[in-house]
Amino acid sequence: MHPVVRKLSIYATFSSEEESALGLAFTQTFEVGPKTPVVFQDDPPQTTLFLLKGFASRRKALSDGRDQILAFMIAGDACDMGVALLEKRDHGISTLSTSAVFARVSQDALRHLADQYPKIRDAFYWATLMEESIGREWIVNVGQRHAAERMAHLFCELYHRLNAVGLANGHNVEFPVIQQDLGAALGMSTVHINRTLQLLRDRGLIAFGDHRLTILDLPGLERLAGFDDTYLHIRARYNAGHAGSVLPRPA
Amino acid sequence: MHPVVRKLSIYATFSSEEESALGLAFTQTFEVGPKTPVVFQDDPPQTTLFLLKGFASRRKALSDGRDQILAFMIAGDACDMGVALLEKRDHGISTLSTSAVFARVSQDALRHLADQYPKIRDAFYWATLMEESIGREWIVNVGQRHAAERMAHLFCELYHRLNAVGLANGHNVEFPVIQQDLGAALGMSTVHINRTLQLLRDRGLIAFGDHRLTILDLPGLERLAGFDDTYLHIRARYNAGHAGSVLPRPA
DNA sequence: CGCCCACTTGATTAATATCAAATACTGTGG
DNA sequence: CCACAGTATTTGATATTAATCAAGTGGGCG
Repeated sequence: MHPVVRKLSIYATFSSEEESALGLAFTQTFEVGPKTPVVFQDDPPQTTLFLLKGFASRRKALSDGRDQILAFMIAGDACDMGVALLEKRDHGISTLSTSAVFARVSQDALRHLADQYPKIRDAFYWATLMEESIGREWIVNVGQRHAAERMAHLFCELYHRLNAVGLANGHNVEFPVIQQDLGAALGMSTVHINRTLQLLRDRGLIAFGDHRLTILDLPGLERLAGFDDTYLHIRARYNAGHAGSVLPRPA
Repeated sequence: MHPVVRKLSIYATFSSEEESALGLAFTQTFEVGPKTPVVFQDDPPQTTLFLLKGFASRRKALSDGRDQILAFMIAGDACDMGVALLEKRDHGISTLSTSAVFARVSQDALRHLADQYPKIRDAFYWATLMEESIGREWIVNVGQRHAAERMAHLFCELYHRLNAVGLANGHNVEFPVIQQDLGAALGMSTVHINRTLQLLRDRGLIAFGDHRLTILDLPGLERLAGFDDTYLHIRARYNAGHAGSVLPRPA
């Protein structure tokens, strides 16, 4: 199944017509090497990127070199839904330590999809809501949780997200993130990341390395993190009688 | 001018017809006392709240009592645009130490507004993009900046947002936030908030207290915070030939 | 007056950053 | 296949930041 369909299927069940319409929209693809910023400046703002394969990070750099990862993106995620309305990008997107494949979709194609298939429109909207919700949880994470909880929480999130789109191989997931990236995501120094990783490993909760993450004790990890998957809205499901988007759409 | 119109006018200039249509939508109002959670459970999900007067906070509590403020809302802000599509709320909204006035708007009224006035639809969408952008900056704030920078950055943000909707009285703004709230917003203990406040005061950057914040040295505060107002998108402006929302809308 | 709440202060402790160096690991050219 | 360069990881020692604990001040108000 196409990664975008698989992702949106968390929310809604699509007809084969809808599925193929979605699949057709994501034909113009390109690959980006490891640790490479995905450049936007040249792109017309009428274009939106979707990540089809691999991983990417949304990030914001401060002028003095510090930088913060704002989100990890996995296959099926949209990269910049919405930014087109704003005149200036306020953050960037880069691949992690492996290469990734993106699709470029024109504004027109998206609009066409949404006009023809309200369910798809709602699914896109659901996806942005989910992303916002994850962002809120990240604020809680860096604001309130200490090192081990924070890292455990990130791992739980990633595992559940990947699992929801069928990218978890048992409790083992691809996760091409180096310790420096973890630091940038969790707001911790690399040294402290290293020591916290050891703590989680010593407790038999995870194995991490070689671009992979293995959850050895999911309940234990979730307990440590205080993890509650409500915010991922993975169980939200479209149904015919649903109230629909708040951002109003035509009847 | 109606607070919602004033807020959306940052983005677009409205005709008097559009203005009155907006004004008419926000007639069902109610007041909420200080430090009160704005209860949603009873509300049908077809309803959306707008903050018309005063301040509010979006917040998420952990089971052990820690809680994190995710955003401050000011007059004109929408409270839960979008949450209706999800089956479960993942956070709450409360007033701060003063009371606030909200308007309840039905899903139908919003849809009607947007159908009839595409500019209003885009403006709503712009507002949610702005909110997301602010959320991203909060992640950077708690993740990367240390105490004084972090607090200074929050004050800069609030000042610019309030100023943009005409709620800054010179460099003096209403800000009914007690030190405990600052701690919950910035992820710091109350004691440390107190000491950091003293530092900013001693440097002659701000005055804070009695539900008000005065910026005594804006350039100095912005320099300390490393503040760059791009992310507020306060200068984004609608114009006829604009590409429009990425979330597709009817032609 | 006396209580509650916010704020303030001081002392101590805990968490995390920083600095510096050593040890793996990876891919490359010879 | 090896040597090497460049990264990534690990470790130890120390410094700094912020949390915690505990106690006091001060104002508003029944």
